[in-house]
Amino acid sequence: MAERYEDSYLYKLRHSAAHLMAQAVQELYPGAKLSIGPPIENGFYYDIDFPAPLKEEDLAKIEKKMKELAKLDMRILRMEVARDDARAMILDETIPGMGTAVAEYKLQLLDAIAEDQVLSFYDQQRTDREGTLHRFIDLCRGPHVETTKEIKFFKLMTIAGAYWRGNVNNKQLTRIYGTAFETQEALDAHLYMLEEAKKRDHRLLGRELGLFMFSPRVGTGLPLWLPKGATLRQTMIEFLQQEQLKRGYEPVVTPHIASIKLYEKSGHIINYRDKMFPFMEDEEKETYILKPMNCPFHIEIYASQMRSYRDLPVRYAEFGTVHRYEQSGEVAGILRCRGFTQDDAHLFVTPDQLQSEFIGVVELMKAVLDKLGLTEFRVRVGTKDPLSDKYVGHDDNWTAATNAITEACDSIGLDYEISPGDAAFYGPKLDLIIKDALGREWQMGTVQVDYNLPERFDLEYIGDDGKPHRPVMIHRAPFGSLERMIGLLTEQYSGAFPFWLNPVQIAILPIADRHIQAAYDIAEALRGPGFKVGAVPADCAHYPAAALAGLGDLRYRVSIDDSRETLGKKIRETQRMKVPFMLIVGDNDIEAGTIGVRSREKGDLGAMTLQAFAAMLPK
RNA sequence: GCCGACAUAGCUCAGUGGUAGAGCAGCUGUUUUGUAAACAGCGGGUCGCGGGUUCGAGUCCUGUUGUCGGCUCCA
Repeated sequence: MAERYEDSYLYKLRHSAAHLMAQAVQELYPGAKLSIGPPIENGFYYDIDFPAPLKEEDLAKIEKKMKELAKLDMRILRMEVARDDARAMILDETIPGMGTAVAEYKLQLLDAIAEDQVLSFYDQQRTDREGTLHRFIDLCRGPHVETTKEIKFFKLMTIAGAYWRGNVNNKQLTRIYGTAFETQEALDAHLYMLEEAKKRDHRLLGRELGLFMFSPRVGTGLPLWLPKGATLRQTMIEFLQQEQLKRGYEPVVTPHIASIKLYEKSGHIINYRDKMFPFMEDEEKETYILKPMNCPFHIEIYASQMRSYRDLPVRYAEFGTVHRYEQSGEVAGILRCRGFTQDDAHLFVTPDQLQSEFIGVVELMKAVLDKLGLTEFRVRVGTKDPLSDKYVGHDDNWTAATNAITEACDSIGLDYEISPGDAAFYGPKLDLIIKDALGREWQMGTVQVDYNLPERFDLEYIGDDGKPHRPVMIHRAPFGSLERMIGLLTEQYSGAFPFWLNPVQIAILPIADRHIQAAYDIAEALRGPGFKVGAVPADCAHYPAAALAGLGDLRYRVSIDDSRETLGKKIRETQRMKVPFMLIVGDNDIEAGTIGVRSREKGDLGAMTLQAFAAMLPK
């Protein structure tokens, strides 16, 4: 069994590197107040309250100081102390880096440690050749490496603001991120990996592959979808629509704006206002809202007529475009934008149907993940934070909804973790979390159980007892949003989308101008009528009709490279665009009724007939 | 929104106070090509935007917008 990272030498090394950095900071910036400095997945950080703002160029200076200190070969000693002694030590003016002036955060940390916990400090010190004492003591659980001499291969990465204890209302401290490794090779490999990850960034690939763009004239976080990106979207939409039709969903379409009355009723105005675009007013002073969610519209449709228990479950699906005014610092390409399209649906079910419908939704999500080839994800069940008042609805409903989710997961054997505070304001939810190229986690698909909106809108169905009952709602989006899912898929595949999804599936490469007509003949056979035909030179031979026979009605997405370039150049460009298959057409092929096939992954596959090629294409 | 960084041609970047450059892309011409970049020529920039310092600003200062890395928040 693999050693846990938390138990590894590397973890200790990084923790000690964080201490070493703190010591360097203390010596360089007297008055800097330390707070916390843990190891993290790929390194470490330390949050520090600096007396003056820190610039990124200061990192080199701190790094240099760290190297000097490391060489002093300070032994790192653990000492366990009583609470009163700990307080005294933190306030001890005679110890470098301690004393009342800089004790603010350490005292708070001390107070937060439970009474029965052992309190420990780590102490490292040495007097250098000039007779100067270098000493650093930090309240810390440990463990650490034995001596600072072990800390050799490290790098300070970046500087960031971080709120004390993660609370926006607290002071923002300066966080320095760094990383450390056991060898120079491992450090170099890590830095190289980061460079490689940047090449998979969906923003870079999105531009190179012509999927989407942004324009400052359009606005922050508002993507423009280019033909290839839009084609990719439509392919995904068509796939999911088919899956949903099989499962009894019905399409609905709703507007982009609505009267504020709708959102007052839903609770969004109170609970979601800071995420909404500025309101609009018409001449009669009616206020309109640009919709941040689709649910209230679907609720109105449900409520528009009497519902019998025999009509339920009702499943309304819409690829609904919503707009949310994300803070400027948090928009990130199409992974986090201000206008995006959810693959949304709302299920109105009887309490008895909740469990099976929930399971049905989770199974749909699994089918979607499978089709998209996504295997690395975790499942989070977001529940109510008992300390927060941002939620609507009764506790009884919250408990019932949360139980429905966990029981459904248990019954189909889905591993999940509970995450208090990650619920929607109207109910608990199950989220799929996936990492991007840079290792950041994103919430993708989601399923949410909701007793509260049906209550707010007084939704009903007539039961078999002839009396009105309250339905339960399930909000669900298997992709989450098209934008985020496409951004993530772009990074997962480095832009080399699987055949069924790639906006261009087959590129036809005529070798010389006189082969262009044959290329169009082949394109039409593979793609069907309607292909946009460019200029064709005179005296251009057709592809032999016999070689096109028997292909059937094919509907592949095909492009032709009729540029006046060499074949090598065309191949290079097509490969760069990550097209799964290239068909090369020249004199030999027109003569023999073949095509030269080249695959994105396997290279040159040699000459074959179109029929043979069509037979080898993925389903 | 907050902390930090960046912004020069369509793209990637060079240019450390003294006449704005390269490669790729584009256009034109020649070449008509068999599995990852043919050759030559040409065009292209209010150096993100506004103020300031200076004899002189892409370069220094300042404000602002956009983007990037974090924090907080989320699909």
